[in-house]
Amino acid sequence: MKRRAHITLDDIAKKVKVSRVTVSKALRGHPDISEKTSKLVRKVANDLGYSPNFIARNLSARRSNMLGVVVPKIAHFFFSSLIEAIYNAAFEKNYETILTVSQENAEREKKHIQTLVSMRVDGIIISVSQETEDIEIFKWIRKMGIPVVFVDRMPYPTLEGFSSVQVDDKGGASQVVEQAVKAGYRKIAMIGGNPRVNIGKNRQAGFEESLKRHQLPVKPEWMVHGGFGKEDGYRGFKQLCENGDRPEFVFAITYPVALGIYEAAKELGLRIPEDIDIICCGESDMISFLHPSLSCVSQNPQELGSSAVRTMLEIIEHPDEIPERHVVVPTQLILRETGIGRKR
Amino acid sequence: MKRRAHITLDDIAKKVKVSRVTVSKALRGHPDISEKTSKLVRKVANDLGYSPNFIARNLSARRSNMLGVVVPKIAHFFFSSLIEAIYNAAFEKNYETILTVSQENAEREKKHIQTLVSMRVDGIIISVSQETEDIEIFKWIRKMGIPVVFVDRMPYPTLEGFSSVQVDDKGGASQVVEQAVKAGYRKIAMIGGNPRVNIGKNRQAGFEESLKRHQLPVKPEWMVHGGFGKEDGYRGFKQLCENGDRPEFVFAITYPVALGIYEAAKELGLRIPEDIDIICCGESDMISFLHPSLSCVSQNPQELGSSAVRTMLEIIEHPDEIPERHVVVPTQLILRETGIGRKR
DNA sequence: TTGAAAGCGCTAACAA
DNA sequence: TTGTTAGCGCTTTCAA
Repeated sequence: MKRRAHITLDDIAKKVKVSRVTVSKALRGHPDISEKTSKLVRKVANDLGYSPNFIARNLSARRSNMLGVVVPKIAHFFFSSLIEAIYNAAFEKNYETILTVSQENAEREKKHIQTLVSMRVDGIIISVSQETEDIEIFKWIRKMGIPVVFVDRMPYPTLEGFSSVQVDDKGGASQVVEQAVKAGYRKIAMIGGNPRVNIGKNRQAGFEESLKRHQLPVKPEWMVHGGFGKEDGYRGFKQLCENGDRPEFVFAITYPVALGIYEAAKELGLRIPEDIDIICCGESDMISFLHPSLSCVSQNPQELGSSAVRTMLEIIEHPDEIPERHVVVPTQLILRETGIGRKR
Repeated sequence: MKRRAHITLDDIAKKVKVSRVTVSKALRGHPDISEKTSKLVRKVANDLGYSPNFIARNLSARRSNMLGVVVPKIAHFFFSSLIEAIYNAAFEKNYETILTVSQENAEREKKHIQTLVSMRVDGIIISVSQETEDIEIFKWIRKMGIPVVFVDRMPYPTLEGFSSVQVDDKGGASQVVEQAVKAGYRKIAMIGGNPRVNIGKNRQAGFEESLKRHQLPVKPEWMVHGGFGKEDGYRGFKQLCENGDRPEFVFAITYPVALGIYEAAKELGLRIPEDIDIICCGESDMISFLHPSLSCVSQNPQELGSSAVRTMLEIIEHPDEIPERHVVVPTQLILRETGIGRKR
């Protein structure tokens, strides 16, 4: 005879000589049950090494207390900080976080979303991949009755009726240009990501608006598109330097892009900040150890993460009151050794 | 009347005019069902927007296809790489990964483990927190019939009967000392973490053995203990310098510890590598951007992660054949601008 | 090749 | 305060 691997409510019930329901209630602290019975039940449960079966509980209760999360990458300071913040905020509210990673791949992202829906998570927090174009999947999630909150990256064009928590990218980009102008530069370029993704689009918009405000040229050669990775920065900067007219200052759309620029500049024998100055979007634990230490616009991933969870829980708890919610988290310019102007 | 939120097998069955069982089998590609029925069922399921309920499936099948993971931190290159590798390996084998983060807190770690057991994951891969001392919880997991694989960090003294996938820390530390000796140093120190955790213990052992082999002094003042973080490196290095006799070379037990040393050295006006040379354990995407770029012993987190998953799946699939398994992944010395000796 | 019956472990509604 | 009844949605026998 095979012994059952796990202790169940029935095992406890038999021992205490009450019904399964009484045990269930006692263990969950339901006010129905008398102090005396409760105590006894808890004691026996403990002695038996009982571990509640969440699978069964979830099936019966039709809620999982799980939040699904989809991010494009993990090994990247911004995302790992964001994830950590989400985990902490969810943990505090007694939610389990189910993390999935799309690896910037739309196909995989879709598959992960389907899995999360199949797991019947109570909500999905998602930061879309660079590739994501198909919008149908998000509408499908909603049709399945699961709330969605986009964090940081969301598909463009904007989806009507979906909540979001975003960085004030436009404001951040403006801050960079303002600083560059203040530092005395007039030839200002941007190595930017994909303008189809919202962060690309917004940072570019803030960049261009600010330049215009200062009546500075918005040269198309100084507006390099690409991805958000180190290679993209490397390639973008080399491309920028191939044209004869090299800018004095470059705004890197992300921190990895800035790393790529550092690398390319080193190879080309250009000194930072003397030959080419730079500020980027995105903080990192390492950024102050660069040589020269890199100034940046911080995106506040902690605040983004906790805000995303807060928003999600409000939607879950008030399903018909709050149909849509948008939060914008402000950025902060952090000056180090770059972007502060040359000594002339 | 409240409409049911999700389509179920019954809904499909009704539409196709077969039984629920037939639908279940058809959808899972069971050979019982005829091609014709299968096709029809799949079509209807698709039209209806059916999403299988994993909760119900898991409850019934008594396996979850989920792997639980417990790590101490996320926002740290080693762990984020390790996690990414685990996710990728598990995804390939059709397993979902449930990640939890202990934040180096034993209490929280224990709670996460209980949650994972309650979720009835098929196995738990764990890298223990710095604080972890209580061994009972791991025995309990096993008693619950869930296999455990320790990755990188495991509790010390070693647990009998538990599988592990570890870095060859001792060999790595030896590599560092060998290199330091080769570079001409004889006054060699170590800023090391907690020797109660296996990585601390093993790296220290490799360090000391190597020194002895070269008949170099193992001075207790040159053997600073502490944690594994940046602050610990900072504090440790300052402490090291307070004594009159400053070493020529310091082995940093982790990459963050090295960062702390860089910071402290900068404050103290000491140049690296001229005044104090350094090599650390642990790679990072950023390490080559330090000034000077930091040599290190890489721990190969990708290989560690995929190896942990491989080991776990072998145990899951052969529950009685393989009681225990130990994998050691070799390290690799990567030389950059430090640890290569001074020009004299 | 198909389906009826039984059950996974738990909870909600309603009675007692 | 406690227990009975009836599922949650699925899978696994085993019989038709």
